Amino acid sequence: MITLKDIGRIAGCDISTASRVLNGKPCRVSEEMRDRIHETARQLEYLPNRTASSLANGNTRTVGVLIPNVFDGVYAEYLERLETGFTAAGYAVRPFICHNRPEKENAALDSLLRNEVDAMIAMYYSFDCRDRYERISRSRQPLIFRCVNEIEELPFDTVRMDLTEGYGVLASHLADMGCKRIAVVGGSVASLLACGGNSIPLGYFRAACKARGIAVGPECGIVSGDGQDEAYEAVSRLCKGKSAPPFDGMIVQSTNRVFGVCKALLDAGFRIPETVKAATFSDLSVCRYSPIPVTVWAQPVEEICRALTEATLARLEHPDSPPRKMEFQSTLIIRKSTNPERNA
Amino acid sequence: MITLKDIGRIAGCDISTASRVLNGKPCRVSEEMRDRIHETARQLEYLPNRTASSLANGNTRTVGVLIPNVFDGVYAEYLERLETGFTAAGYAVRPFICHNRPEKENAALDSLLRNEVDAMIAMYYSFDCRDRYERISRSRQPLIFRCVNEIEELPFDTVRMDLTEGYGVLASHLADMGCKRIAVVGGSVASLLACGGNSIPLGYFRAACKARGIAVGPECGIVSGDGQDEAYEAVSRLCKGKSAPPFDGMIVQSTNRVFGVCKALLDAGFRIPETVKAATFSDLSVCRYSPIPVTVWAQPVEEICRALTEATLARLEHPDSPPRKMEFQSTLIIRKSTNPERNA
DNA sequence: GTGAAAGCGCTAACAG
DNA sequence: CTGTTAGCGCTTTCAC
Repeated sequence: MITLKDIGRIAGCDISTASRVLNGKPCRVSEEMRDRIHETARQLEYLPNRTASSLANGNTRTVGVLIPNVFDGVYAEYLERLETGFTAAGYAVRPFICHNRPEKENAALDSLLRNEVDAMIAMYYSFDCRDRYERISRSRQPLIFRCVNEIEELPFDTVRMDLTEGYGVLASHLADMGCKRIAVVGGSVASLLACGGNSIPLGYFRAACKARGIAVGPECGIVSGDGQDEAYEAVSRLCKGKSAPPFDGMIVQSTNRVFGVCKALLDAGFRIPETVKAATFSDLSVCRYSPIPVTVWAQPVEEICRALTEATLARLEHPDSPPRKMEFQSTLIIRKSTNPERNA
Repeated sequence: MITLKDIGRIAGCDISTASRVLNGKPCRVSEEMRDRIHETARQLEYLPNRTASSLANGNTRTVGVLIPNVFDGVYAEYLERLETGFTAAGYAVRPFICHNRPEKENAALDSLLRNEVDAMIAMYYSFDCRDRYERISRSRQPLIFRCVNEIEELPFDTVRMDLTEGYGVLASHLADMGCKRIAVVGGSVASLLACGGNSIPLGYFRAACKARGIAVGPECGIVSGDGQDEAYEAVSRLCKGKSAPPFDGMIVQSTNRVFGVCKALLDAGFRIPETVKAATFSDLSVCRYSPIPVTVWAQPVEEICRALTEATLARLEHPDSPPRKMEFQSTLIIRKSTNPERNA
């Protein structure tokens, strides 16, 4: 490995001079010296050791993105957009894929605490990691939240979106389209429903159903793992041997499950949208381009990313400004999977 | 930030003792000392600064993954599987999303050269970055290639897969299913075809077509950007005003385009698979669960990831062992998009 | 203009 | 058993 020492030795100057020149520091160095340094750096193919510079100057010009997975297309999209935005601002992005596992989330947060990244954007968070979040809030390091519920009292910048409201909007829409029995397919939300529990999204769901006179019971929660295969299995099991579908409206928690759900219904001999209707969250391109395009509660990914990027950069610039709270609205995009009249 | 100095001061010992204890170094330290150190570390919520340890001991326990994007589901899958494998082995994974941009690829490779990661797995590479690859080969740092063509003379561990052969296999399959005019929709491959050029995948494609008596001309290359929207546009443009499809077989370069292609055909009034058949690469779950399941040339992602992980760990352990060359076979999975008799 | 020197936080060889 | 010391490669004052 070529170090500053090498280039100093060869160019015939001190390493501090070499450092100054190569970092373009505003100081008066003779033309010849400067050229000589640049030249030998070029010849030796010198690459500064970032670990060492990070240690010396206490920053990394890297922002972390804490994300549950990239297998769900919407997170892939978030990640790529953030990448683009931060690259433009001279920051690298370092994804931390946490798979909903608290120990990984903790590890990611530790990276911030250890100054491995200058800031962290949390695209989700779990309650189990509260300690770390509080600690980060005490340490006053830049943490920016994308959140779906009110993030309680933590003094972070937050970009809030109305995902949970979507359960109400989609339920109302399905009811408007004539559905009488609506199920929720997914993980956490569905399993709370199945066991008679409550939560913010379920509150919206139940209120919407109640307003339209639709009964909601634990059987409306269809629990499945995150993936088309698991969703297919879960719904197939439910349809087995039935001549009519057990539900005529399905709210599916993620794009990662919606095609499994639809295929299970089709394979069971039911028709979408005539007999059963299905809707989901996040407007991924597959939802638009599937042979049966899917109705979605669409979060404005691009704007959210802009807000996240901007908030992060602002926080980095002004560590002591008061926390910003931003909100974003989703839109209902109606497609064929819930409306026979749509061609798309 | 709490440092070793703090814990040494409070526990009443030298920082080196604290370092030894906290790293579980095999050395004889008195029980009380050890306990005191652990205790104060716990109380102060000490987190070692990884930048500093990396600098001091010259490794990061991190492996980089150079990847074109995560928006294409197959790369998302690669990334998540590698994540899992390396986490189990005690290594962190750091994705470098390069968007097919040489400057980003160079930056990723520089991270290896600068020892920001202990090893790098290149999921693809571009010719423009040859310099860096040669330099890495000289520096003898661990770089593992996943490649689709013979990687020339560079002495790296390689995991080769037969993606290019897929163009031949899919063409033969489409011909067997009765196709007479086969198009290739995509980026590089399609545009070379469109301008009459040649390449390894095109070689396979042309040979297969020739063997079945199918004519191939520049019009068979349908160029589109990476995404369903672009693919939809490109194919729609081609179909506009036509009562019969211009092609009866489509080989689509990526899952990221195949739904756009299919929807364009459907919207133009053509039927899949009756009038036009379509096939692609990578067996993503959306291909299985789309209302019209898609025929694919399926790379064995799981095995490849296992091989990549293992090769990387082996290389890290034995930096001087001779380079390993591994090969993996894909399989043709025939589904409804090319075969009317399939239900899936 | 340029060099000497201290220091970022941690590790590891060497003493004692 | 534990402390002293010398780095890792770079940045940044402060002198000359």
